[in-house]
Amino acid sequence: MKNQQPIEVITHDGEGLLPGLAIDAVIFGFQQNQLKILLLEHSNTGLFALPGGFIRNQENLNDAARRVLAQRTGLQNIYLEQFYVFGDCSRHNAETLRKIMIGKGNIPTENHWLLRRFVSVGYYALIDFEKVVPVSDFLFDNCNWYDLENLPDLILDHRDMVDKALETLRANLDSKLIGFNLLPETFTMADLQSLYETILGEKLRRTSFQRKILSLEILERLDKKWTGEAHKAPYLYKFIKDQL
Amino acid sequence: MKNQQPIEVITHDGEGLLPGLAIDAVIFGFQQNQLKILLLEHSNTGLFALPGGFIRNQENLNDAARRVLAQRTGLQNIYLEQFYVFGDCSRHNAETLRKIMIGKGNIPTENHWLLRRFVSVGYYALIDFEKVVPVSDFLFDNCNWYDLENLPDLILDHRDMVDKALETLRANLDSKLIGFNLLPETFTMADLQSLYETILGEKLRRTSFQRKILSLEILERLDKKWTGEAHKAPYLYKFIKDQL
DNA sequence: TTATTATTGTCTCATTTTGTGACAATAATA
DNA sequence: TATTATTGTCACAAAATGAGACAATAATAA
Repeated sequence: MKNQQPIEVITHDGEGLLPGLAIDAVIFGFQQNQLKILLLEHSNTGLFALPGGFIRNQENLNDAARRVLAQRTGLQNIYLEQFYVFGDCSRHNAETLRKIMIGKGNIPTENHWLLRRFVSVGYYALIDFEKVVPVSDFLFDNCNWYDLENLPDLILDHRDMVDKALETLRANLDSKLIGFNLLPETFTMADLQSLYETILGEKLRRTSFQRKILSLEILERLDKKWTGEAHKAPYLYKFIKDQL
Repeated sequence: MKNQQPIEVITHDGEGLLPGLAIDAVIFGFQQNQLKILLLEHSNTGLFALPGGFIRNQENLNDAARRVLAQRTGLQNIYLEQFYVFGDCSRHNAETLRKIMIGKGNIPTENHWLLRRFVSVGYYALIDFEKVVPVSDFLFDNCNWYDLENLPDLILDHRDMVDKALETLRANLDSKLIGFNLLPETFTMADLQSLYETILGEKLRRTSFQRKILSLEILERLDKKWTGEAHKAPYLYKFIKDQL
């Protein structure tokens, strides 16, 4: 865990923050051929939610998203992008927020600012799983990785957020070449293919995939990877960043 | 002009609206092989802006965008999509807003709600140019079409919004087959090709384009179009909507 | 009427890209 | 030293795309 920053405790009355506007982040990781996302389990409630936060009065929206991301992952300079704004009235559910606050030991007033309607800007982030130790906070909210294929029920419209984020990731995978953000510095062609297959939800042909990726000329071939397994050792590759 | 709705005059103090959150719309039309967008010229200021509005307390965000669109075009059931949220602090410029309000005959108080920072959700719309008569409002703001290639200076970050909307339109043109929304009910293959060329900013090969579009099997061929010109008459086509 | 001109719809063939399998080159194990 | 599993690359087939040819018009000019 690097650059950990203190997690704010919400005890104020919303002053210093933009009212009615929030950020929620779908943070993707990839491990053992599975997509994972970071979820927060709010203390004493059993309620699962996406990591989120609010925007400070003097803060750029995108910076606020980076701040939320850094709080939960300890990482800076992460691939992060808006994907949708969730603004239906039906996403407003004061009761859920009340439970969460009570779980943290706060008794909200009837008209507490957190219980009002929020519009939330959805961001998705792609990170190297190995670099992150999820950061839980003072109030013992648990922040952990969950298999995308096996998520618990999420509060409000957070499940819609996850689905829409994945849809956006799929649509952008080829055109923006963002998949590499989910892998370590070096990886084998098989790693990359497995990542693509998992995100796209379909099998790809090994030779075509290899030919296509290599033809993009965005990879640098490094040494071979000695796995100790009984077959030819694959090359390791590195993404050439300055191609973007 | 159909279904015209009254344009609201902003005389209230922001009550009934979500604070700090706005909508701006990049409304595209296509005429004479040129992309056009709808701009508002605020009365007595010479300031040009994208049509925009605010979200009511009990209104879905996307519905608010539809309402703004209907106000300016008189049209319902239009292709409309979010493309980005503009949330930098630097987009805040009280002086510009003050000028606009003064132009309408209002002297804003020092701390008027309209002079505060706003985060704005950008939407882009694609409409059939021929169906629209832009709606100017009570205060004589002029709403008119402008050539995308020849826009006047726009207030705040509205020029960035236009650029980003066009970028999104380009990226979605092939994958979402949305171009047809910019054409009338019936059109020739040359019309469609011209539209694609204008949006993408590059010439396309006639025969390849025709082959590709026809192979999608999303067009119904109708009668020929008798233009009175000295050459073979082209077929008219209609988009088969239920393909999407 | 007949040639001329411009544009359209379609076809053909060349070129490029992609699908599919073959195969030699390993790296460990039996 | 043979066996097994996987890798990197090649070869060929199939599909998609580029590029031009050409006949079929719809008006106009001769």
